[in-house]
Amino acid sequence: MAKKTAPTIYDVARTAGVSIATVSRVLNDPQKVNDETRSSVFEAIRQLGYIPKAEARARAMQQNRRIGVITPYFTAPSFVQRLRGVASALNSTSYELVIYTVESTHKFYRYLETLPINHYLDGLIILSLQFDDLFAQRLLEFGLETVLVEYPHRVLSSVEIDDQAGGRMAADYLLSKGYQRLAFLGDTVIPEFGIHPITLRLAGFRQRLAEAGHPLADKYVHTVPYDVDATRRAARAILTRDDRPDAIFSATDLQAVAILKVARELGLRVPEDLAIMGFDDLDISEYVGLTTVRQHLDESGKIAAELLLSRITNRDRPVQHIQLPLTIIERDTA
Amino acid sequence: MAKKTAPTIYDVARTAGVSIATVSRVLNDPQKVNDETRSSVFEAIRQLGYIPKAEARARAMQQNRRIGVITPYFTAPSFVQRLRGVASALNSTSYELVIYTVESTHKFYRYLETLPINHYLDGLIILSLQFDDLFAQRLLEFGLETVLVEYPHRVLSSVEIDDQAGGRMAADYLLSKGYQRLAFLGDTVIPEFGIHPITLRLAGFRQRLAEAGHPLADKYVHTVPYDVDATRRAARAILTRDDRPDAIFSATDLQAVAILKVARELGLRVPEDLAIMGFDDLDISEYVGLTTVRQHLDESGKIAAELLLSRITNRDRPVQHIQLPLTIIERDTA
DNA sequence: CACTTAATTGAAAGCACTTACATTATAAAC
DNA sequence: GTTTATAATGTAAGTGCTTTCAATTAAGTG
Repeated sequence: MAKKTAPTIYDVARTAGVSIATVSRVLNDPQKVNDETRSSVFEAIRQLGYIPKAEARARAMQQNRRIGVITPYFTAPSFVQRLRGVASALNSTSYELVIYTVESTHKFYRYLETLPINHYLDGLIILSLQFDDLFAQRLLEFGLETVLVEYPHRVLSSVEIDDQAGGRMAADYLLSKGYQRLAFLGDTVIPEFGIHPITLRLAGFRQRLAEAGHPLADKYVHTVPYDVDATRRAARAILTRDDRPDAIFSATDLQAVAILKVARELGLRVPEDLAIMGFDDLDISEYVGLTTVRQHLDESGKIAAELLLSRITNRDRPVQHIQLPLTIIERDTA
Repeated sequence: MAKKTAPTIYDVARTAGVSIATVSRVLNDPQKVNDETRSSVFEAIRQLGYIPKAEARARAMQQNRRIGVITPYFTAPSFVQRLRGVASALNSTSYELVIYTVESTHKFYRYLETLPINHYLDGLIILSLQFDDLFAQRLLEFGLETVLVEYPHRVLSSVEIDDQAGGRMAADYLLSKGYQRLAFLGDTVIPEFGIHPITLRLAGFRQRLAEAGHPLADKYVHTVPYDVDATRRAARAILTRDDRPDAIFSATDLQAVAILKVARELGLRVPEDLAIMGFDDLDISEYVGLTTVRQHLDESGKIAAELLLSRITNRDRPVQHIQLPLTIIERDTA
């Protein structure tokens, strides 16, 4: 009762009548100790008001068992699916997942500055954000293992896809199905911090069409803001023109779904009157039967996490740049 | 360039040609050591980029505040939207977001046991998971501020909705639109750890129909597993019967979308031949134009986080049970 | 009933430092 | 020149915790 100093794990062990090892186990992996013992330890902890000392713990722990993910403010399903992949890879391990959402360059840079120094992450995954060389250098210097997704950098490991190839695949597919008047729809917003793969998808699409002797007419290239309403309005405009396209490649599944809805409202048969093709293969896409270019988002997150873990446990694994394959998923809309 | 391991005080001692005690003294009480020695130690420190690791970690842990979210293995969009709400509330603060995904009771209980004691977290949000009274007690005892979402408990704050009322609202709405043969579709899986609001939604739906003199026939109540294929197969079976319903209330938007697709494939006009109504109001629902009962998922996460923060900063705020309103969102399918 | 196998547990060896104590060298005092 | 403070440093014993490993016991298994 008259204890001046804060109770330690030893005190807990003594009053519970077990060894400190057991107390430690109760604190970190309760299932490893017998029910009875556990509850008596809990009782002792409660009785003494024991609080483990962070510093000692940090010292004894070789690792932090925490990995962080920096992601643009996650509103888009594609980020969510990537995160899901990361979470699933971490699930079988004892790593915690810390999420840093970024909604401004300022905040992103602040993370990039402090995280490597803080030393309380074992690894970092950065989703779809691009940054200065300087920061890459810093991450390296301070030894914070990092894996990039969707934005490659020489000195850091990354998981990416070939957006341009994806555009080409879409073109090939639509051409092979015999469509004549192909259109493209993508979003405009290039956030100050994010990256914009849409441009690349368009480039690939355009290139292949040109090669096939079906150059993409400028009037068939549409860029509109990402939101539902804008997309719908644009779709309506496109689809009510006299020379409306007979196939639309949307740089994003979400927008493709919006287009699909408008097409239905206009009484167009899909894919007979209008083919619609997306990019990503989100969860929804399966539900609505969208034909799309799959980039396997879940997988990208999972692989990024696995790559990271392997580098953490084995520091001299080489930096890798993994290129994920794209697949055409043929469903009902094209 | 890349360090194998972070340098320790031993490394510094070795390269400076002194004992670790001296290095420690330089760090803690510099005037106790000779000028020359001191500067050579400093030199070694700079050269190795030495950072007292454990201490740094402990310090960082102390000043970085973090709140944790325990969520069932997040595959369902509804959890994601809730998380998004939490993240957005935390965004303006300096709190970090740590995510604990749960895919077994075992793991869940482990979190519940250790988190309150370890003092890593400043606050905890538990999404759609139910647990023993004992754990609630423990959370309380150890002073880990907690907010529950979708599973109320007397002693802990919570954010919830009235699922039964939601079922009633759906019934009222469909009846008011003049539909006659109403059906219900929900999922079966009651995971060992999760909770199952679907049952309540059905209860409310059934109750109101009975009250209105249109009792829900058993043959119109369908429970099928959550996945697309099973839902589709069920929908196809239901919609090809002679006495097919003219309206379906799906306990979940995701399943509603699947039903919608099947209806279209069968050439049914929606909502003329078949009305479809969902529950949740996911992002997708807007894209496909689904009429639904909105429970404002993002908002629930946001409110939970705000509630938590207010309790953290002001411990004597009372425990609150916030009931979120439900709204019918009328779109195109009913 | 002997023989694996699995579940519990404690002893003890770290972890990265701090600090009391001992040792050595140096300079001042006699 | 011996003695004695004094400063500078190293040795080694903690610090509070985690984790490996081996010992003990319980529970099947044929």
